[in-house]
Amino acid sequence: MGLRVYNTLTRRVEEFAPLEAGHVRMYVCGPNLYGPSHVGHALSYLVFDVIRRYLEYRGYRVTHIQNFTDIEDRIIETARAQGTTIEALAGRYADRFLREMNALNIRRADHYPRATEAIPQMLDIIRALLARGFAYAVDGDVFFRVTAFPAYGRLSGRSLDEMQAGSRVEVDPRKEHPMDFVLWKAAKPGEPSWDSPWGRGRPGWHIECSAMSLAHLGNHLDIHGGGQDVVFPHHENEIAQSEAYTGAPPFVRFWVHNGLLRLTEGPEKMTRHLGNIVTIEEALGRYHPDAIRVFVLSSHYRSPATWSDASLEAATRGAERLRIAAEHAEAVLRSAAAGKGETRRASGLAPAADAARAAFEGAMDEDFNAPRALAAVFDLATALNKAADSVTQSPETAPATAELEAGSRMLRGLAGVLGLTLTASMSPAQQAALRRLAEDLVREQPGLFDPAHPLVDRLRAGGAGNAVSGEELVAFIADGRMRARQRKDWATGDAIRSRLDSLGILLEDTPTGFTWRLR
RNA sequence: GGCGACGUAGCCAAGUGGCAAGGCAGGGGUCUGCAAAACCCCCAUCCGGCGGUUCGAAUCCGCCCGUCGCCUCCA
Repeated sequence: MGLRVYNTLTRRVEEFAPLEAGHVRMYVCGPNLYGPSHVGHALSYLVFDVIRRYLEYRGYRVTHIQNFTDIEDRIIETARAQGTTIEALAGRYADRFLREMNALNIRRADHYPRATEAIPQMLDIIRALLARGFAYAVDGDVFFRVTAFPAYGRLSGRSLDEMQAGSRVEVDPRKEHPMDFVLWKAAKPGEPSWDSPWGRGRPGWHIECSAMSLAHLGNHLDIHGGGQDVVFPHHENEIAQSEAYTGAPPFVRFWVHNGLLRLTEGPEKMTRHLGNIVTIEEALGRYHPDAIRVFVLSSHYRSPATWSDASLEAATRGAERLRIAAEHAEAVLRSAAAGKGETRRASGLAPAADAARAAFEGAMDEDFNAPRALAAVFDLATALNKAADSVTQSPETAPATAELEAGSRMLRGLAGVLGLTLTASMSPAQQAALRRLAEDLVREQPGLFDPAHPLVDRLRAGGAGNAVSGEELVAFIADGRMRARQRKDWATGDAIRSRLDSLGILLEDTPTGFTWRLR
């Protein structure tokens, strides 16, 4: 059974196969660089990141192109309002965008072409469209003639007649048809502009994506993605321009659109225009990237989702559960107990891991059903926890070491296809606070620590600096705490645990010692 | 007004006509000095409402109620 993908163009789930065997050409609408991106954008990029990761998991080579819109009305307005240039403004937000993509563990596209670097290709397309009667020039503006393109409206499922009836904006009287759209805009005084056969001007709103996708991916893309809100007019216009230009339909074989995100407060979709946004920066300040991802993957990519603290907190707990399962199994593997598992009979973990992989692939094959795939990962986490527990608690059903290892690898592997890191890292602030705590403890309760430990003197002198890792510090402190607990000095032990907890470090006692993790 | 989605447990949410995944929260238990985590058990005779088709419907059809998207820049 192969991969099936919903195609907006046909409104059906279809068998997926790229035009060129083994190679998927994918273009995803990127950011307009006039301001910060919000979590609605993040949702879209996360969705296509997972699609890309799964395609690669299935063995496809993926060429992933994402555009940067760096010339557009609001960029001009914003740059003017801030007293800067469009280059500086767009550059600043492009850098920020890439940093945020990294933080969200979204893999880099192969290339991020910028609109202003594709002006020559745009001019080529516009010239060709004029020559073939698909466009007309008026006073330095160039319009696309929708009546010359019979398939216009097919993607969004509307006819030109319907669209005229519903038209709510005043129509430029120079247009032949109300739905004709601008390919090239004559320059206004003080605006950035480029030379063209029709005078100085700048590109219209839709031409950049046609120019850049055709330039980087050729005349036929396998997948073109974006939010459902850009189906019309943006993608409809892209089809018209591109196919009229190449004369070789289809421009795109699979149109893939994600559902939109809204905020709990006020039911409308999140959009920079309405101002009801949570920026990616704010989201990352509050939630772990894995939590944001679990939230996004918890509902199907074509359904609308609602951003709420309750949902994000639930996702945080879910992401933690997966991370703990992986870390727990790995801790057991590192401990002495696992070594004895070599010859034990099969525990049921291996079949559970196989079942999880099969369920995962079955789900993702069916139009990237990530919620179901995620459910398979959760089931595997449960099986893995059970197996890891049995190593110390009921050895008669414990898995062999190799089996436990394969199980935890499978968990990380499948989670990784969804882009989950299953890691938590200590922030520099946490690390500094941890060092202060260690210094305080060495001074307050020297008896807790082994005087021979190399850290003791350095901490007492306050000179441990940054050379000591957070992991070493936690191990050092936890070791001191263990000494107190061995003396049944529960009060001291609990106090240290609670001080670590307030730094976001959770100590957990186990029959064989302790484990710790970041909250 | 036109076109298109969606309404499933306290919350989020999957569900391809054949006895309702998963996560969070909650209750009980095991483990434990305590805590945490983990594990086990429980938690929708029911899928917005009313009809219809069918041996059988959350899944198909009709009507109604409600919510949202697009029709304008928008992931």
